[in-house]
Amino acid sequence: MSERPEIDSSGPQLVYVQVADHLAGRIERGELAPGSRLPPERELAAFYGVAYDTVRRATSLLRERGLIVTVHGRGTFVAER
Amino acid sequence: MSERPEIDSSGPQLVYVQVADHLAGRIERGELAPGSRLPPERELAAFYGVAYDTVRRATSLLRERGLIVTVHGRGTFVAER
DNA sequence: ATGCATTTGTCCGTATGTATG
DNA sequence: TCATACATACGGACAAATGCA
Repeated sequence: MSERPEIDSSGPQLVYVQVADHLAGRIERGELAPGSRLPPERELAAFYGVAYDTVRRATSLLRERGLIVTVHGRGTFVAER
Repeated sequence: MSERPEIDSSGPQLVYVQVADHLAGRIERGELAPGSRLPPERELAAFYGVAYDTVRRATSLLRERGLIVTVHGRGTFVAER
């Protein structure tokens, strides 16, 4: 899963933004290839040590940016292109 | 199936703990014999009037306690001994 | 070998209640 | 008062294992 990032819930950066940025970095560096599936949201929550709700906010951001595509019941995928 | 218990979703007791406790009671009283199969999880959900997710949490607890054993595709069974 | 029903497993979608700052 | 964050709870869709005809 790559390195466990430091998520600072006390700092100025919002937690869900930190999670979104970390995932975005992995996508942009190609660590997560286009078309590949991300770990389940609840797994991401456990990995980052944050709540499900927080991961939802993060993936919501990335969806808006067009970086990922989510399919109900299947998973979340790195967008093609 | 025994008596329909009161599940209080507004009280201080978590719903999945209430479900787990009720099932545990039935097992400990011998109403559910060792080796016997429990109703399907989704049936339990309907019986208790709770969500599948909640029954999953409850059975997860009972598995941790060693009270039940679950086999994918077959069912959930009262542990021997 | 194939298909089907049953049952558990996995996942996302949404809502609610509480706590914190 | 409000946004963030967390945990629980409910719902829906899809997938995998098992057993049997």
